[in-house]
Amino acid sequence: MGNMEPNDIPKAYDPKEWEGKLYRQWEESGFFNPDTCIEKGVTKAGAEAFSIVLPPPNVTGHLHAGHAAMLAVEDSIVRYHRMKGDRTLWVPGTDHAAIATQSKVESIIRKEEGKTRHDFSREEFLDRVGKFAQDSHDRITHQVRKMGSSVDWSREAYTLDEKRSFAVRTAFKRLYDDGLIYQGDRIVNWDPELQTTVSDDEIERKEEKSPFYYLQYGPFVISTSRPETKFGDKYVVMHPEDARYSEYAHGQQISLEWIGGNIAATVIKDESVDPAFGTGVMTITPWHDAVDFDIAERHGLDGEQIIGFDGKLLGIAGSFSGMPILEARKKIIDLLQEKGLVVKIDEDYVHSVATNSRGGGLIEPQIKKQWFIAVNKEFEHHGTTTTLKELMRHPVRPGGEITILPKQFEKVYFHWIDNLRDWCISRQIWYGHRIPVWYRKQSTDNSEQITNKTEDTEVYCGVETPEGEGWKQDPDTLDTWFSSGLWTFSTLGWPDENAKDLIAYHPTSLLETGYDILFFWVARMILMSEYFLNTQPFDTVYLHGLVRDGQGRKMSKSLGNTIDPLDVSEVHGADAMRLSLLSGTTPGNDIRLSDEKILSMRNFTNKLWNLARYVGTMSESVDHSNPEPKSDADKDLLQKLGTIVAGVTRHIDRYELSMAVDELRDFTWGDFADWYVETHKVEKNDTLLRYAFDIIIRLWHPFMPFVTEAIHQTLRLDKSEYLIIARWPEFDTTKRVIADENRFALVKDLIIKIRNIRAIYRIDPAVKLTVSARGASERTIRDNEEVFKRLARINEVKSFDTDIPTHSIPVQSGLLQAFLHLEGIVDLDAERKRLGKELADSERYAASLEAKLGNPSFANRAPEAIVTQTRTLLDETNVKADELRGHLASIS
RNA sequence: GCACGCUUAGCUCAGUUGGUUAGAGCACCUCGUUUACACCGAGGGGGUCCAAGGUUCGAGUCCUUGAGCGUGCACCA
Repeated sequence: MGNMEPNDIPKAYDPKEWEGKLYRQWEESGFFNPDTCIEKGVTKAGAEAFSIVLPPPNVTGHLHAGHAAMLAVEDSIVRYHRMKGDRTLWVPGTDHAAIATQSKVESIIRKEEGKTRHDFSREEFLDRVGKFAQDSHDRITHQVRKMGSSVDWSREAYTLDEKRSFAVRTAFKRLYDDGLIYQGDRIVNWDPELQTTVSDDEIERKEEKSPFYYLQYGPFVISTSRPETKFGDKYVVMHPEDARYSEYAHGQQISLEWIGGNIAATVIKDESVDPAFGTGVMTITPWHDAVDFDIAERHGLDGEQIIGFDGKLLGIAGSFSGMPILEARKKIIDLLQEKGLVVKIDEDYVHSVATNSRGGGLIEPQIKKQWFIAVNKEFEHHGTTTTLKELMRHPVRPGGEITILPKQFEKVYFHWIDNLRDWCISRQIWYGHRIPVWYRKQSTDNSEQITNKTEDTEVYCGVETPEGEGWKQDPDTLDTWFSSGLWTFSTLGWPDENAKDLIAYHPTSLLETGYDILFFWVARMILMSEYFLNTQPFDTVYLHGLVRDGQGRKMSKSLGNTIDPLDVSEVHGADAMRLSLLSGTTPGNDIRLSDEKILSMRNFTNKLWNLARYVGTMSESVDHSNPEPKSDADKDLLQKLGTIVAGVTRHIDRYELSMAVDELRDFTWGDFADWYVETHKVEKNDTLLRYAFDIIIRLWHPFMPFVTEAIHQTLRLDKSEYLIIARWPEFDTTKRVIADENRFALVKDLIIKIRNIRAIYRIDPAVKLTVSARGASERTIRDNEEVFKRLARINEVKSFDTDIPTHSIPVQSGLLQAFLHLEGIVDLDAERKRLGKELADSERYAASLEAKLGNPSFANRAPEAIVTQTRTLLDETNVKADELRGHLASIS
């Protein structure tokens, strides 16, 4: 009698019935919080710590499949460590994503109300953004819960909340006081649409075809795709070694006719000019081009602003002033053509233009006074002289404190650092951390442009608003990555260096994020942590790939191929969604997600559920803590169980989640469901059945928390209140049995071969067959007789001595041999053919092994174990071939 | 241009430090309602591991070159 009636448990697992309820129970239990785990004795106070900070999703909308992948990986690892008994903390949070969020709200306001942010006061506008962010936050945290993430909500953080703001101001002030933050007029990426600077990393280059003009510039021909920037060009640059221009000397003045009339141009020789490009001569526009800016700096040249911050030409353009650049471009060419200065126009020129990847427009390089972090400046740091670049490089070096998975991203990381320029951290948007710098004019002049400070401007940088009259705060806000960079420790109580969490959980154990933000975020966290805490922010960086559709395309709204993790979870369950994102994926490689894959994982969820139904209804509720192996099948299962526990544990420890999941799935579906459950139907070892399933459920829990917890609440195989705090299986090696001579494997193989023969000869499943066996083979079969009969559909096992039964065909599995009685059923010709093919295969294989062994250099150089193995293999193959020959002879 | 990665069954991918006759899921073919599951079970077909060289007793795995694809960075006067 089972302990449950079949009707107690529904046939199909229904995630909707369970998921919401289970998550609520987990959350209310408090076990996501390591303090509760310690209090209730689930975790020892002195246990090893394992901590992750959740890469905070942007409050720009909702979670997509990439977030779901991140949550699946992190939650699996976190649940594993919690079950293992580690003090496990996973800190959740969201990111204000300054530019992205503000531009989103601006576009909504533009669309719905036809207004711009300048129709509001700063406070009114921030209020609107704040409301939007709050809505997004609520939606996102809801989604994080839906995915089953076991984050500690009591420690939730927001990059723009009061604690994080305090950390940001403290960090800014320290860098400022140490001279590593400076304000300077440098060339920056200006987005005229969003009216703000953006960092180099936020630029996305797009290929574009546009006319390329060759213009007569005195004795030279120069080329440009941007004639509208050429008004002020008065320096003409060429390579110093270029023989074509050796008659011109560096510094030489040349009088020539240009857009606005006659000008005096100065010749500059600089090695950055590529003689092979165009005519090898160019003019420079230092105000609107980063390379030109560098040349101008090298030679002490001046530059003039041609294009205003609104994207229109300035006074220097004379009659063109006030025109948007694209309109001006055409008219300037008309004028140059009238003057006869256009040499030729290449209409098919392809070059790349810079755009703001955060939803803005075409980037216009501009010289602007901005705040920068000096990455190449030397400073004293804990007794050594170093630079911020060096601090970023150091922990990632070979043998360093940080391991990046996959390893090849370390090279990409170093390459990025090598090319890094000073980091522009100020933005002209409103949503974000206001720069903690205040200005006060000594004189009475209260100019508009207070940031353009003169000698009599007093500057104050501090964590709090300064005392006294007349202070005005810098209107700019900080790059969102500045606050994100502090994330591993600002969430743990920093700048209080004695904060309990900071001491207990920093450096964090793992940072799991997409490879696309290695530079934006990972590098900056390393910088900040090394600088402020003199330690790495995390030990391991696990970079997951981009989630793509079944054909490998990026998911996008316009393609209509997005898969919403919430929709999938709603229909097929969060477990199926999670498993789809874990299986078949490796760090650094993109993840393909398709409906077929999700369905197959949904099927597996149901398989697990039905195993639970079987265990629940077909076995006695017994104390299964000490299972006794009674049969060959039992021993086989125990052995495999030991292997799978060790394997899954090892794979998770190495962050090989896909391997853990795939191997566990093969074991569960194949070894346990297809074989052990079938043998249990005749052997009925309830203790072992329940023991094994208990372990299987715990092994699955990190990956499929909902269905396993549902099964736990249904069957209660483990004594824990919730599976989340059940002990991670550690296979007791004393229970580990080495199955005798692999007997069950042979029986299994024999069964498969009999089934194969049945299929080949189309034997009706209703017809049961008879087999004969003798000697050791008979003993093995008799020991497994009931299982054998059931699974191979045999009605009788007969013994014989010398004479092989007539009308029978041999079935062979290693040394295990049986004769299948097939009187009147089998076409002997076909059987001869089948056996002949099998014999040919064996002979071919034996020959190749013999050749190998006959090769003296193999015998001499290969390790002994390999040679022995090969010899054994040859012997076995020869025995098999002999048997086959005998069988063939017997039916000839 | 520089760097990195990928190329294994029709499709999507595993394949750990080189070592049994290369695996899985999906798809495909045949059979099937046996007391967990048709979101199932049983059986099967299908691969010169991109190409050419090389190292080695032994290469899907290591080296060189090439091809195709992808990504990052730089340049684009």
